[in-house]
Amino acid sequence: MFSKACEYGIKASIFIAINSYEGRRVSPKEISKEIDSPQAFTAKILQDLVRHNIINSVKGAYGGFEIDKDKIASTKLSQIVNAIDGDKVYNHCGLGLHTCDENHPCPVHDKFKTIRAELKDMLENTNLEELALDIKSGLTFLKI
Amino acid sequence: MFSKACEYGIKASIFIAINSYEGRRVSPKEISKEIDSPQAFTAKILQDLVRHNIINSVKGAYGGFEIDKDKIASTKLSQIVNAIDGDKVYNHCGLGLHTCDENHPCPVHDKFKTIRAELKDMLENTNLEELALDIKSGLTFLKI
DNA sequence: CACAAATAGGATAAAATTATCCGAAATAAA
DNA sequence: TTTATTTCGGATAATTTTATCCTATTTGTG
Ligand code: FES
Ligand code: FES
Repeated sequence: MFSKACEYGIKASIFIAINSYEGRRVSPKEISKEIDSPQAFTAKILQDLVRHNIINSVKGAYGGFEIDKDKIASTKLSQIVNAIDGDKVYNHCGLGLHTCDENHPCPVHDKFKTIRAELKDMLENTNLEELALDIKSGLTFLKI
Repeated sequence: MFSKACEYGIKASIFIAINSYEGRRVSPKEISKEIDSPQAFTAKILQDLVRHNIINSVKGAYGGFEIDKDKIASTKLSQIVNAIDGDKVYNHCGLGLHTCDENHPCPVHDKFKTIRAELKDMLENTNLEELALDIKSGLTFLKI
């Protein structure tokens, strides 16, 4: 469904959010340990998220990655997915036709678009805050 | 969502179904032309579908690929997807945890499983016959 | 039987994704 | 200002997916 890069990006963002609530910046090393991902690869993805203005980075001693506290609740899953995987999850034809077009539909278009729309809806209506809170309260997990 | 191989496999199966209704066998060359896919790669996928008993192949002169007419309506999309991409569409955790487990859920588990279940349901309740009929009546298309 | 027409299957190649490594640049503290 | 720490960014490598090519095998027909 999502690329590995996107999976790592989502999990990293959640972990950063949790720590930002406590005013703590985190490093790629901590993050990759906590979400069980390759460190250098994760660092690349973090750079990408910084460029897309989803997280902040602070260089130098006592630096690390963080998210503005008041931005956590308004950051949608869709923004992260879009930053890393682009818009293909939303727009790509299920059978790979060049464009998903209502006037030139592939055989699964009608059935597929419903599911794709629900996925889109889900991603656009899920924010980092709720995901972070569930982790904090031990309801959900970031690894294994 | 699906791999290229799976997309090709689905489109090829539909095209084979259409022709099987007319008692015509088709070659990888015809198929790849009709679904706009690389010929040799498509041939590999066809072999895979044969091994999974989804289509039949007949070697030698006047040979080609076909599907038993009375099997078309009972062949589900899920069988094709399962043959080529395996069961990951149904079982894989949205964030890549080793197993999708109700007792050890990832942050998006609850929201994700609903969508995944609908996808599964869609694939299990869509058969080759309906897809082939829509193509025949010009309602849907296999390429561009 | 010999030949032509097809699929089967192994060996490679190309491209995309995932992953690693290392030096440069920035920054805070001593 | 020097040093330690940390992100940034380019180069490279490994793996997986996608794609091609060539030969073997099967099978119907003359
Ligand atoms: S045309 Fe294929 S999903 Fe819309
Ligand atoms: S645990 Fe991630 S989707 Fe179920």
